[in-house]
Amino acid sequence: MSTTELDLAHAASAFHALSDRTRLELVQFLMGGERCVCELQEGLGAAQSRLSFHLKTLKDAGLVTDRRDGRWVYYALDLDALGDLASLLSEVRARGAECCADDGCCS
Amino acid sequence: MSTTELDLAHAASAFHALSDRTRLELVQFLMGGERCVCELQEGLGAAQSRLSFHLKTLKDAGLVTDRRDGRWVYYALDLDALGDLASLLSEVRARGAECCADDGCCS
DNA sequence: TCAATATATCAACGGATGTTGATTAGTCAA
DNA sequence: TTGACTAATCAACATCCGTTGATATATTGA
Repeated sequence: MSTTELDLAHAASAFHALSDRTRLELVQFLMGGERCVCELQEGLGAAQSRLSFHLKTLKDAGLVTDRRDGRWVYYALDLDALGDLASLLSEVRARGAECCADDGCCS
Repeated sequence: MSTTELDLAHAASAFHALSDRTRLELVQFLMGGERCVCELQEGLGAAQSRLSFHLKTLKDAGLVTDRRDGRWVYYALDLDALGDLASLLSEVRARGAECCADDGCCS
């Protein structure tokens, strides 16, 4: 599998993780820092198994990390992964813009 | 519907549009500038109705624009939309980082 | 007007995804 | 060790999504 293959598959899975409003709400909550599942559950008013499902999706995509402390599990944003994703989009935009500038490939 | 509701729904639909490898390949092609469907079709080796479906998804999400010229329809990246999405991710990352810094909400 | 070309739309299908309620696993306190 | 608590997993279900092949629409050139 080429690097591009990997990149595309990886990016697609990250974007998929962000393509659901419940998961975006989770990300919003986690912007305020690490939270245990019970706090997220209360904040979102969502059933426990539902939260668990969405947190697993975010975790599998590498966008959040988890850490057990006693009987609680704390989730937090993976800032590097979010940064990488932001960079990817910035680069797509930049390359698209470059192409359409004077002397670019579109002119 | 609140502004946040709109924003989340809008962002979710944009991320959904980017969550499929065929559509990411389309975005890659369009980084090189405006392309007609037939060029994309050849480039990706995908059936026509399949391309049309994915281009519609990207367009509905506001990530690409289309323009008819004669019997061809040209698609191009919407650079503003891509920039907005990149900014959104950057801000999520920045706010998450801010929170975990010295004197942040996590400390 | 007719035929050819480019693209969009549709119907049908299979597979993926999200929700719910129930069960299981892990951890702690009494 | 037992009971309470937190979280993950599972099964069942409905819905959504992507693919394919067929059909419809739009534009052009003959």
